[in-house]
Amino acid sequence: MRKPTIKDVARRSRVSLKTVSRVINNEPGVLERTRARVQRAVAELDYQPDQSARSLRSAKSYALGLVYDNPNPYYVISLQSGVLSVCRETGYGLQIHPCNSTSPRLADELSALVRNARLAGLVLAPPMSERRELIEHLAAEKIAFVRILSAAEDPRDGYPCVFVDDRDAAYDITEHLIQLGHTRIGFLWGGESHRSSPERFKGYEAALKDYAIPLDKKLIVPGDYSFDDGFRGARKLFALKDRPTAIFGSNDEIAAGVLAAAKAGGMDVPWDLSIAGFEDSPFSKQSWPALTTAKQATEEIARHATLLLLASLERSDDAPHGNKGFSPQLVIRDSTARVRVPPSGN
Amino acid sequence: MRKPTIKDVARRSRVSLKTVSRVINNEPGVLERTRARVQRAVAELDYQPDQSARSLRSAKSYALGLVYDNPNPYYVISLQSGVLSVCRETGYGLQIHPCNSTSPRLADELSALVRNARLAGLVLAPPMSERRELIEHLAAEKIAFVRILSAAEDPRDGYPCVFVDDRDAAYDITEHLIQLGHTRIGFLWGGESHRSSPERFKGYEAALKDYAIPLDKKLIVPGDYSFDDGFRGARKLFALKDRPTAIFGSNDEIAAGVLAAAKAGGMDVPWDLSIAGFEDSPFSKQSWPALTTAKQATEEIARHATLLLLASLERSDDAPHGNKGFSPQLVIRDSTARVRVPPSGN
DNA sequence: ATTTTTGTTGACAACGTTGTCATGCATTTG
DNA sequence: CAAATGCATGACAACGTTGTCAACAAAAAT
Repeated sequence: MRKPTIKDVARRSRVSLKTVSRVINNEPGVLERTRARVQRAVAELDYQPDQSARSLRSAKSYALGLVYDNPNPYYVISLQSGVLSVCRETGYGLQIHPCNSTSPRLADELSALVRNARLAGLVLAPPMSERRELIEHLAAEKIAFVRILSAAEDPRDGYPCVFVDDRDAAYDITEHLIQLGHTRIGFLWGGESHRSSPERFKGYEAALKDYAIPLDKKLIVPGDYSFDDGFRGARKLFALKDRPTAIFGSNDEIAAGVLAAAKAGGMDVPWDLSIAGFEDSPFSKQSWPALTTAKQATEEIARHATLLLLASLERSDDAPHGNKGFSPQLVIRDSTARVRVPPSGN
Repeated sequence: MRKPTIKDVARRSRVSLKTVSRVINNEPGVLERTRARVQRAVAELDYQPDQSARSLRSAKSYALGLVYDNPNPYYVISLQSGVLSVCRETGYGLQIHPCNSTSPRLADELSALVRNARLAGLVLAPPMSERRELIEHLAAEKIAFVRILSAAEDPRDGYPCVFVDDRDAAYDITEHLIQLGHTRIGFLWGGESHRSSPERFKGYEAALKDYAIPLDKKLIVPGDYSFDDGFRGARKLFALKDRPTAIFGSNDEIAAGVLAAAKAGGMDVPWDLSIAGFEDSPFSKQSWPALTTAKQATEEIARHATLLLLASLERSDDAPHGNKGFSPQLVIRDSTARVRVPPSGN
């Protein structure tokens, strides 16, 4: 009982190989009667076309690659499940490819991957999606891709992308804190290597400016998107003479670190300190108190990106269509509250 | 500048196609001189064999499938990275396949997946690895697989597996609580669908028995491996007349729920209540206080399982070799402490 | 009635690789 | 010295599919 081939289907439905091929590829020019007969045979034999043979012959392929370099499991899983959901619907396979975004050989690694595993295209998550020379290398090799990137607007650079307006959302978070009466708001940076990091900072900066709150450099701490940097950064801020009454961590993990530092320092959140994160990871719901944050619809974003990639695969005109922007939404939970001691000025 | 093929290599090194094939597959019976000449040509052309053609012709394949149904991103990511690390070393690709373990059509779905994407074999994570009829279906279809399962010892059922002794580790955790003076220890179950759940319960049960502590059914709450069930279960226990002084959640997520419930109820952990989890997810380090738990070396386990699968692929004798057991290790952090009010008896 | 067009189908080669078997040469054996 | 063996290599077919092009019938245009 070996695997049925197109030959078996052809024999059973009394047509040629080619006609079967036409039916399973939904090509036009087959009589409805014939099509139905073939489809019945396909169903009866439980025939499934062989991907290797298919892609060998047609030089097309039926697998996508998902390229990321992100230590955050929640983010990665959401990414995967968004891409996968589209793959399931369209019959594509998915190869995941975590990698090191700082590797100088990344461009070669990716083109080897695509050629070698015959991938139809790549979904590039940040920060790979932000490396200009990588993008151009891929484009030069005629490798199809779509980018997910952090930007306030469509870069209009001719390559397809889905962009997420982190700046806007960071503005909302900062504004939320300001409206609670906070004026000394600490900001903990994410990594240098992700463009989302400066974007979020810009949002923070802009909100302060709009509310005429002077930017105090001592309240701004560099660091990475990690719990430990959140912890350390918070400690640094706590040691200040004039402590912040609120801290905005560039992502939930940083915020979790701040939360831990606050508790270690005997503070009562949110009364002694308001804390906000970014991302809406499950962690933010499950910490105590639950974190105010910005909800990124990562799965939805990944879905859209994948759809976009597939669309660009179909049509060979290379003008990108359907680039789309997303805006994370403010989610107010229990880690932010009205400032307790209003600034002496009021 | 199209992709070089085996033909180009053959032409360049002045040998036949077949000899090149022999070289790239490391087959014996090629003169060292010839081999070197071919290898030089391969390097010069940057030739990479085409996987589609390879697997089409040889019916072998160069991709594995990872099958799981687990809502826990930390676990899944560790699993993936363990399997991937072996794939990288051996040149295999990886297709991930999250699925619904309760689907009745799962067996068909998996065999279709394997045939369709020409997978060389499957790594089955719990709970798929525990479904007897699924295992037998796959074996009957001659699909290679390896199981990761929760069991105290090698099942010796003729199919390859890596087993994790959850019972033993749960014993250790319970013992740790007992040695801190706790005698009323709540137990929150994980899901019905994972065998790890009863295994962990057995460990709890056995430790109580060994220390002659009567098992109080009111302290045992059913539920799933989720934060919400941890939260609800804890509330239920708190409502008891004779409250537990410690709670053992079947995984870290449950324990996180307990922690949240304790804080919501104004308790001070660990002084008012000791809490232990299971898994050593990053969450357990980052919560406040950090959770006492059992560290599962998931990545290492996945690595070993993959290696085992690959080994069983090489040799066709079907006696499984190298089945291996792992034992999670107790990790004591800050969420467990000596009981404050010793039982009246002492 | 004949030619052209349109629509449906099939024969055949090709994709890049590996398995089978044959070839030729050098070495050992009787 | 002839025959048998071993070793390195190559010719060729095959894997399952799709692209190209030709064949044919029916319908439409002349």
